[in-house]
Amino acid sequence: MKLATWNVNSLTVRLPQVLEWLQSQEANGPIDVLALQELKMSDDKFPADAFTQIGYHAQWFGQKTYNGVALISRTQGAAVVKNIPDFQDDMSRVIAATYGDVRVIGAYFPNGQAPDSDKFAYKMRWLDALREWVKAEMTQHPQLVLMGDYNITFDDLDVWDPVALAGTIHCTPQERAQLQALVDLGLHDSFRLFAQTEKSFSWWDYRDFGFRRNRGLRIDHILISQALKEKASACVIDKLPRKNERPSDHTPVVLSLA
DNA sequence: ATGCCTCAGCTCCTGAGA
Repeated sequence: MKLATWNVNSLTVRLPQVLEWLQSQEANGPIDVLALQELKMSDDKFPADAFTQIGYHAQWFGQKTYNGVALISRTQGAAVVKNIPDFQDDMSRVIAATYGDVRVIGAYFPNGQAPDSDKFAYKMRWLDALREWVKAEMTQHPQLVLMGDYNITFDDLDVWDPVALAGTIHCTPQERAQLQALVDLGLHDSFRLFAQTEKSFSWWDYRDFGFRRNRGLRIDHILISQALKEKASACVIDKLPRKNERPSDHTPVVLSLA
């Protein structure tokens, strides 16, 4: 089984790249579930037929202009949940579904903008609510994956210039404590279960040749429960889509399970 | 230096992203 996450920064612009990428993966084991973030489209604009035509099902939770998430899958998902239950939110950030006996949560975590902003306070509240919900989900689903654009780096290994970016958004102690609190529920950062090259990132700024200079951050993560950790065989960042014409600023992360 | 890209939208500028 293969799981992947990709913040596409507008599915309208990136749809051809997503379809091409999914088809390019077929040869070495197809992606079973792909979580997408930042669709930036309303539900009625979602291109469900395009995914059907390449053999995929989809569940989506869109929003005009901002946010929007989807799960693209080879089998139909069950028990679909949109956003965090009991957390009032006017932004479409979370979609969950069950495939076989694996619970998959795809999420677009708030950016937070700056540590002293209202958006940062919202990010903290949202993370509190997410953690409580995921904790409850884990009691129901031993095999659980929480993947998406976390907008948080684990540590300095995930930052191209940890000195210059110390304490800035995605790198604050408060955000990292929230990420650790998710880990403390019994989740594992699947990427670090395996040997990785130094300066592995999942996002690069469009500006100033960020990708060419490898000035990036690792902020897209696939966290897995203990039961799935025992099945994990590889986790890689696929940098190829970042080299496309009109790329997303994020690139896919892929987890392989036995 | 608050911009260097990119995207969406009450679109020829602005807000947001990270």
